[in-house]
Amino acid sequence: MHIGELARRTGASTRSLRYYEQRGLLCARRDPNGYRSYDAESVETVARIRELLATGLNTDTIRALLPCAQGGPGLTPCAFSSGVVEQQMAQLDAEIAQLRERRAALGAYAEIMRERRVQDRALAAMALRSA
Amino acid sequence: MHIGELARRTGASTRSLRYYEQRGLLCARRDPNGYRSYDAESVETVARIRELLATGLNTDTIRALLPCAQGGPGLTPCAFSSGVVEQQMAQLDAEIAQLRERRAALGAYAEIMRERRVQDRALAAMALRSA
DNA sequence: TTGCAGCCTGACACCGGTGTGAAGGTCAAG
DNA sequence: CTTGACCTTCACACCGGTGTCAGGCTGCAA
Repeated sequence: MHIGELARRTGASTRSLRYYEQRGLLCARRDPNGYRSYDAESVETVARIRELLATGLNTDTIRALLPCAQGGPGLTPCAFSSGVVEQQMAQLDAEIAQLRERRAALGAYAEIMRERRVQDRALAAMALRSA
Repeated sequence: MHIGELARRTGASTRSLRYYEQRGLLCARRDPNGYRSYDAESVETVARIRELLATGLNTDTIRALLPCAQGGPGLTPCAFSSGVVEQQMAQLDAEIAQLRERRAALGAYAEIMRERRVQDRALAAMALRSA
């Protein structure tokens, strides 16, 4: 299977597939003409790479994780990889907390603006009455 | 006040202050020698810019928001700016939801790995016993 | 006059996955 | 042989606030 077909089967662009190879996530044999040649398992591997990318892991982390996560639905586990995953989960928790803080800070701004608007309306009404 | 002193007073780097100016968030008069010259209000303005940056707003949004948010502790509100803020809050909500999804997906991976590990241990124990 | 601190502009680097384009080789079908 | 699809590598662009460096001007003090 050449790169175009793998792209079609996985939904990844050829650009992405070459990038995965460059980052050491995916390997390909080469035909005598230099074309990349993939076996059927590669479809599975790419699917797994993209799952992990979608969770926010970067390619470095996935490279460490992939030897354990490969092998289709039966993940071969190792203590190291689960540590990586749990570390990433902790980081996601931290990011979520940070976003919540930002949201709260913005909420305070919105609240202040709402109050000001009410006060302004009241002031405007008073001005009208006194005029 | 020159840029160095403003930097000292606000905690922003001179690089950042020049960047804020370049993005239209902060304006400075120029001394005859070309040096930027700031008035006392700029300290307040920079503080406000950095508050908003810290909430995750980008400089484009802040530029739209700043004319309303300026003026010290009394924010001058306008319907437009509150719309911007609420839009940003909605986006933060969406990002939080997305991070939660990622976390859940990773959690599923971690769970699979934990189960496999238990099974592996059981298999190893059986192998030991039969040997 | 020398030295140093402070200012100026302009530009590259970062991160990280992907889009895009150039310039060129390969191969099968007409 | 030509056409067109498909492949190769190399490289720039994106986002966005900031660090940092280069090369040069200003201004104050010794």
